[in-house]
Amino acid sequence: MNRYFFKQDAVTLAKDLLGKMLVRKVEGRIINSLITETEAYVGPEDKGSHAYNNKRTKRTETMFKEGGHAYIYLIYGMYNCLNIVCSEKDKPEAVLIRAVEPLNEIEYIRMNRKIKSNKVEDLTNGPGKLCQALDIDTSLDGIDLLNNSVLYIQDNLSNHEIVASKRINIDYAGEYANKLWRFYIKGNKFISKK
DNA sequence: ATTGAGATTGACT
DNA sequence: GTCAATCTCAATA
Repeated sequence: MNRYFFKQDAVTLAKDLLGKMLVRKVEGRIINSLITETEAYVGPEDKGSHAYNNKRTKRTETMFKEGGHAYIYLIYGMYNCLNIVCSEKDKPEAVLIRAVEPLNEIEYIRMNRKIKSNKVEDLTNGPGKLCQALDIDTSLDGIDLLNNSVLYIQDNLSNHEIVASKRINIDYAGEYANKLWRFYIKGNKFISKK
């Protein structure tokens, strides 16, 4: 992918990222997965966003980077979430990756996840789950997806229908809690919630 | 210095 | 359906 792709607005990019390949290299392995579910956080006016009102903190500073960087943060003290920063520098927009469909290295992923369920979709159908599965944590926060070899996005041909729905777990966001800014691939098993 | 809550998850009743 | 786990950081004092 090129820089222009990531400089789109968050809602457009959230839809365009569906079906794209997320590549993670770790411990000599190359793990390929398809992005199946995303959420858009659109900017300073979005009460659901960490950067609401242009709030700049040590954590949110990454959201103000130019499109194409990774914004990774720790939530609830135990899970990491992966976002793709988009738009221009100093415009805090990002797309949260909520679910992926792993294509290889399933046993490595299963080992990382340490869960009882043997349903393959339980391995990566949630933002915290996929970070644990792919060994993604805050040490990768702020990296440029266009200029490193351990985490990046590859173009991929995909025929799919997109479903739009309300974002998850942002009840505090007032009228922004009802925006249809969550997108997923219709019919895919790797979805966090129906 | 202390407190509170979070873009979640898995285990449990 | 309920709920605790666990930690960073912002808001308050």
